[in-house]
Parts: sequence; C-alpha cells; structure tokens
Amino acid sequence: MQYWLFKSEPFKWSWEQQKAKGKVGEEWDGIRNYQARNNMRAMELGDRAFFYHSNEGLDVVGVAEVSKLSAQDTTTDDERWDCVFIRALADVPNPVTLKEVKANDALKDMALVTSMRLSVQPVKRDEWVEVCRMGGLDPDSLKPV
DNA sequence: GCCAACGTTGGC
DNA sequence: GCCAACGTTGGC
Repeated sequence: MQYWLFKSEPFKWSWEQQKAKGKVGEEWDGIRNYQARNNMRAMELGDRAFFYHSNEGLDVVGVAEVSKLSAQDTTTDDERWDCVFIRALADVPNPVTLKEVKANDALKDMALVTSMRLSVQPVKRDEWVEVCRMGGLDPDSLKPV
C-alpha cells in the first residue's frame, strides 16, 4: 500500500464535504499539474491519503482512501487530465498543522515542506506513521489512540 | 492582500 | 530547445 496527501482549500472543498460523500467518495477533479496527475495515475485502490486543508486551516484533518482508479477528469474534455476518486475513512483527532510538521525534524523531507505547491503528493511510510502519531491516530487501525 | 516559488506557454 | 512572460498556488 502506498500513502499520499491531497490538498484542498476548505472553502472550495472541505473535509466536511468529503465526509458527507460517504463510501461513494468523490472525484478529485480539477488537477491541471502533471506531477500531481502522475501521482494519481500511480495510485491503487485502497491506498491511503491524508486530507490537508490549504490556505485556511493549514492542517491534516483526515484520512481517506482511493476508491476509484484514475480516469478521465469529467470536468474537461482534455485527455491529458485524469483523476481518482477518494472517500473519507477517519478524522484526525488532533489535526496536525503545517507548523508542527515543519517543526518536526523527522518530517523535514516531507513533500508538504519541500514541494510546497504540489497539490497531490506521495508520503513515505515513516512519515505516515509519524503524522498519525502526532494526530492521535493509530496508523493501521485508524482508530484514535 | 502580498509576494515568492514554480509550473506552463509561446516566441524565437 | 531556450527563456521571458505570465498565471497560479499557497504561506504569511
């Protein structure tokens, strides 16, 4: 299983809205960046992802999973752009802020810090575990600790 | 709201 | 294929 992080501006698409979509999940449309798209193409069903609020909040608020493999982005006819669906799995009990991530030496190589503008990014297993720990979530069961 | 970082576009 | 201009992202 691979791990990822999706950024969203909460006033455009928030974690609350994502959760409201339930098990069906929602298309992660609108990505117009090759690196972000390539990351989505590399995703497999059941891959886990952090849900990060950018612009406002600036924190990791939830965990989602890939519920549909990358396919044509329905908001464009341009065949270059495709995207996955994700569905909400669990809240992060204590949302992990960007500030906390930056202050944690174990996370200094996280894409969130090094590739600030990339909106769909890979997360390493040890980074995943560390952010879960900070957020008060068991990384495997996704139950609060 | 500003602006730095950086990805994309298009002229040459 | 270079690079300047431009647009967008996203932290502050």
